Amino acid sequence: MYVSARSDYALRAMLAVAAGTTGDAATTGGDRKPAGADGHPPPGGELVKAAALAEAQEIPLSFLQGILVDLRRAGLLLSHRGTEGGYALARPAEEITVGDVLRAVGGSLTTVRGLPAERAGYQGVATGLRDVWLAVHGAIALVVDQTTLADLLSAGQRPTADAPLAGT
Amino acid sequence: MYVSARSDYALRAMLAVAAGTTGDAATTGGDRKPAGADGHPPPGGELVKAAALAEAQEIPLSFLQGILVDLRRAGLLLSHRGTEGGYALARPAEEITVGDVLRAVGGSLTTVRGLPAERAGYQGVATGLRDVWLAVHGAIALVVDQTTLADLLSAGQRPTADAPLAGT
DNA sequence: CGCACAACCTATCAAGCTAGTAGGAATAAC
DNA sequence: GTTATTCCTACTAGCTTGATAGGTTGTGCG
Repeated sequence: MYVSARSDYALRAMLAVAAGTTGDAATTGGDRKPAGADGHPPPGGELVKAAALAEAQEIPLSFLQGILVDLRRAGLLLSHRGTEGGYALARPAEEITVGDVLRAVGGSLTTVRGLPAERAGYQGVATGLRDVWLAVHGAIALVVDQTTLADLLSAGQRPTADAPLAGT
Repeated sequence: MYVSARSDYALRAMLAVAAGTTGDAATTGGDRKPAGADGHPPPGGELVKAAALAEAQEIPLSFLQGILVDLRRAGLLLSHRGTEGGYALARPAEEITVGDVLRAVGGSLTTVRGLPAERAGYQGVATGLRDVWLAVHGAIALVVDQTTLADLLSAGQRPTADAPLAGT
């Protein structure tokens, strides 16, 4: 039961993009974005630069760039190049779940020895193990597929009251 | 969400030890163990050799030996050297859970970037992530701490009917 | 057009897990 | 006591993941 650094970074980056900017800009108004008076606002919202994400969440910038490419190819992020470029959510934060992000960077949600949990191929006395992994997979999916980025953002503002705990 | 080969092998080895011998010896009676008429039966049951475990579950023998050392140090296995040596369960199969085995070889049950889920140290907009990992941890613990080796052995004989599914 | 900026891509390096090999230490049988 | 068998403990190669550096392509502005 191991969550890779890639998955953790991807979720933190997505949350930072959803929040807009540096990370604790909830109170500090500051300057928003120039947004060029030309007339092409980004479809998903405001554009956040990769360097800002790396600094806000303390993620190695070059490693983060590879993760952002995966998120864009999965259809979760929109990117824009150039001087005022950056990243924005492809969908509202209410419609992006934690499971979407995990699957975008990790392939399958749960893997056993590198393979998806469904195809394990046990034999002899270990036949029952497959059901255990499937049960674990279901329990994890129940949590991550029902938690959206918007949920996490609102939970972060409050003093951590209603954690989406399933059993204990 | 990644189950390492070490954890998978450890569970399969424990199941093979619990079953007694090669793996599908439920029907084939064959020769049991000589057990030397000297008068010291193994406390946990019958002794199974590491080579038999490796062949029955197709685990690299040398890699398996390192796993068996961990299981012995964790107090889950008893070992005996010599001509008729081998491994046996330190407790009945009904009192050993899947979680016990996973913790013996993997340290903590769930880790995020190598650290236990409890101490993650998020900041800014990612504060809510900690609750997600704790919820996942709880969901996994609910499954693996309530499934014993005896449950898996009896489930393997039946045609896979009552999987211990928690939610879906 | 030329310059600066930022996303994008490819190659390179370090670290941990997986896997295999060789030798030492303990136990039972002869 | 000798020998065979087995557990036990290093040490040594691939391989995947984490992390890094440099170069390329697209964009806005003067």
